[in-house]
Amino acid sequence: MFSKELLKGTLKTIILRLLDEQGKMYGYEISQFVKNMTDGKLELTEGALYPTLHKLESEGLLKTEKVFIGKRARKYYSLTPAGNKETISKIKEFQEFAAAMQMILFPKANLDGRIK
Amino acid sequence: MFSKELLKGTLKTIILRLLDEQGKMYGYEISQFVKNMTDGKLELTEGALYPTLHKLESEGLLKTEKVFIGKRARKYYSLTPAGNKETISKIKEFQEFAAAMQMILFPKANLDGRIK
DNA sequence: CAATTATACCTAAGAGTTTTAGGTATTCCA
DNA sequence: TGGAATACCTAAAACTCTTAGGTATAATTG
Repeated sequence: MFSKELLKGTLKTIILRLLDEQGKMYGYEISQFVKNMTDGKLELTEGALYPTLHKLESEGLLKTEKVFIGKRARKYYSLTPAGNKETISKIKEFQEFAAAMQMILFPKANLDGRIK
Repeated sequence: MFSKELLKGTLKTIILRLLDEQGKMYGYEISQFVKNMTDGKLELTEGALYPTLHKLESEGLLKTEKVFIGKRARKYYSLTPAGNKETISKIKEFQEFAAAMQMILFPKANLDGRIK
């Protein structure tokens, strides 16, 4: 797995986008989903994930719903209308960032029309 | 300009790649270069840039050469052989990261073959 | 069936990177 | 001549994430 430094700043974007796609998810599910989807290349640590979920909720971007599976609680998160808006803006932001990085890292590719 | 959160972790990669491309550059030049190349979307703050240059030098990835323009000093940085290696690895790392992010943010694009 | 693994939540201290907010000095230009 | 641009630098604070715990239930496996 590559250095996690790069992950910084993308956690919120990832969470918002996944909830946008999947409708609702719980914390543990999100962490497993990302791990599986990227073949273990990208792992969200719980120490970062849970506090971020709480923060997004307190900011009004997420709402929660508690579900019990037997005696074990799951906390499902889903987007609020404000969360929907924020998702769009975060994704756009990431796209612009990625484009800027490509411009810096591969300047020639942007001149002669080569893809990648 | 977009939030700088995303920039975290990419500073070293940017510096190494620019020196790889341009041969040698000085700190102020790097900051202006990035700003111009990205139409101001991406700005490296000096408070982050200079300490990072010093760190890369102390790690043996960069070497310096002082040049005086009149009485004003410029400190040119360039890659050492170790810096060359590190550049390759950092770029690869970023590419993998960007690919993983695309997979998460745009899963359908990766299934039906659409580009972007 | 006891022990390990997986599920599922959480927090606090510390590490690491960047921003903010300064500082110094030279050169150019209006 | 005074402000903007050039060119370097640092220290404190802010912010995000990792590390390293903690609790508890359910499933698996030897």
